This record gives sequence, C-alpha cells and structure tokens, in this order.
Amino acid sequence: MPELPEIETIVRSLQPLIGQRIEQLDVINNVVIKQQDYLPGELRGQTIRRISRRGKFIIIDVGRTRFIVIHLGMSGRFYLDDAANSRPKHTHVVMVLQEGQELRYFDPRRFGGVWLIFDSNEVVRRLGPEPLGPDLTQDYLASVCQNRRVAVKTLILNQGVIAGIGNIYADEILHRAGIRPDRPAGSLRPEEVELLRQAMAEILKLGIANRGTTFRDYRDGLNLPGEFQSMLKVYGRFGQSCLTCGEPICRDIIGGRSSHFCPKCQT
DNA sequence: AGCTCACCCTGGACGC
DNA sequence: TGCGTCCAGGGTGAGC
Repeated sequence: MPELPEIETIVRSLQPLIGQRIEQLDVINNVVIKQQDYLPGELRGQTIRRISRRGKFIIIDVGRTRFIVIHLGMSGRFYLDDAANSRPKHTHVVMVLQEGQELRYFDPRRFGGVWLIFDSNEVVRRLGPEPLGPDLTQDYLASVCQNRRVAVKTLILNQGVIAGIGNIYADEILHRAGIRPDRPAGSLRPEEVELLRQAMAEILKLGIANRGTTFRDYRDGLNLPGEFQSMLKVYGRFGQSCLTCGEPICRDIIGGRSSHFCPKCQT
C-alpha cells in the first residue's frame, strides 16, 4: 500500500539516475498504460531530467513535453534492477538504462498505472495540497471540514482534498491526533483541526524518516523494504493493547476501508 | 453537491 | 494436498 512516505522514499532512492540515458522503454502489458500521448519508441536516447513526486504519483521528466507518470496502486513496485536478472511475472513496463540496469514497473493486482504524456499536470491537477507543503494551512483544513458530514477519515483519504494519505497513515494520523476516524468532519473543533494538521505532518515525516511501511508488498526504488511498520500504533493491531493506554484496539469499516483506532485515546 | 458503494485484480491466509 | 472462500484497498464512476 504505497502512500506518500513510500513514494517519497522511492523517488529519493532513484535520484542517482538523473542524467542517465534511456535505451528503450518496453511495454510488456499494454493494459497498465492509462494514457499514451506518444510512442514508447520516442523515449529512446532521451535523458532522465527529473524524478519527483506529487501525492502518490511518481513523475519522471524526460524532456519538456515527455513525461512518464506512475501510480503504484495497492501492490505496485517501481525499482532498479540488473537487466541480467529475470523479470518477474507481473512486470508490465521496463525502462532499459545504460550499463545493464533497468527500472521495472511491477504490479500483480494492476490497480496502478502508467501515463506516457506530454504534460504531467494533466494527471495530477485534480489533487489537493501536499500535506507537507505550505498550502495545507489550518484555515484550509478548517474550510474543507466545515459542514461536511462525511467521516473525517474518509475526508483525509480524499486525494482531491489532501494528496498522498492512504489507509495506513490515515489511521495512524487520527490516533496521533486523538480523533475517532468516524467523527463527522464538520464536528471537529478548531483545536482538533489543528491537532489533525500537526499529526499529519508528524506521522508522514516519521514515515519518510523510516523509509516507509512494508506491510505486505511495498519495496523502495532499490527493492528494499521500509521500517515504519514496527512503529505502527493502531493499523493492523486489532484486539491488541493500545501502546498509549492499554485499551484493546478496535476495528471498523469506515467508508469501505478497514479502520483501526483506540476507543479511549480517540474521541 | 455530497455521499455510499460496487468494481477492478491477484496472492495469501484459512478452513475443511 | 488441494480446493473454495474471503480479505486486502486506490481510484473511479454510477446512482441515490
């Protein structure tokens, strides 16, 4: 379940590839290509100029009007490997680089996708502000919560409201903030909105510092697991004692997503 | 407009 | 051992 910290970790681990020449782009399974403005062959000989992140999207800039945008969905991986190693089943797109290396897009469940587009903004323009950026102010968060009856967890999972938070970090953020995930967003008091904003920044930064969470499938750009799973306070801990107060962790379905919270710490 | 829910998909866990 | 069933969930879009 790659979310913002996992995508950020991948992007950081791939920075050494800036300046590398693309030998070719192999599209093995065309169904993962969500949009194709140009032919894969047009990338031959182009240089990787920039690798960045917006929300949960990886954006590779290979020219002013040539972008490769990648979303990993649930089970996707995007990692560097030796071309000599056999490509595992479910490897859908491969960018062949110099010196016998290649970047592989692998996704068994195929919830993710790849965009070969002229303008990366086309994919990411619908996203809300970055939770670690300057636009996610207390005023902004208060305004999107106002008069909303939807559960606060569902709201922060909405990528059009805030970009990058997924199910695991949403549960951890709400536990840190002391807010029950099923609270209607509009019921949050101003001080709770501020607690939520602070918890978002703290938890996401902690996730990045620990190179992401490997709960099942996640690997970084060098195919290495993350470490944040050892620091999870509620996600995946149904029935176990809350690490803060000892109360058993509850599990409930909110907005169709499995949700974990402490009934004592979170009100 | 806001909200809920079904759907897409495969691997792994589990029960018999 | 092997088969069937269930569960995981990001994003989209239908429908209320």
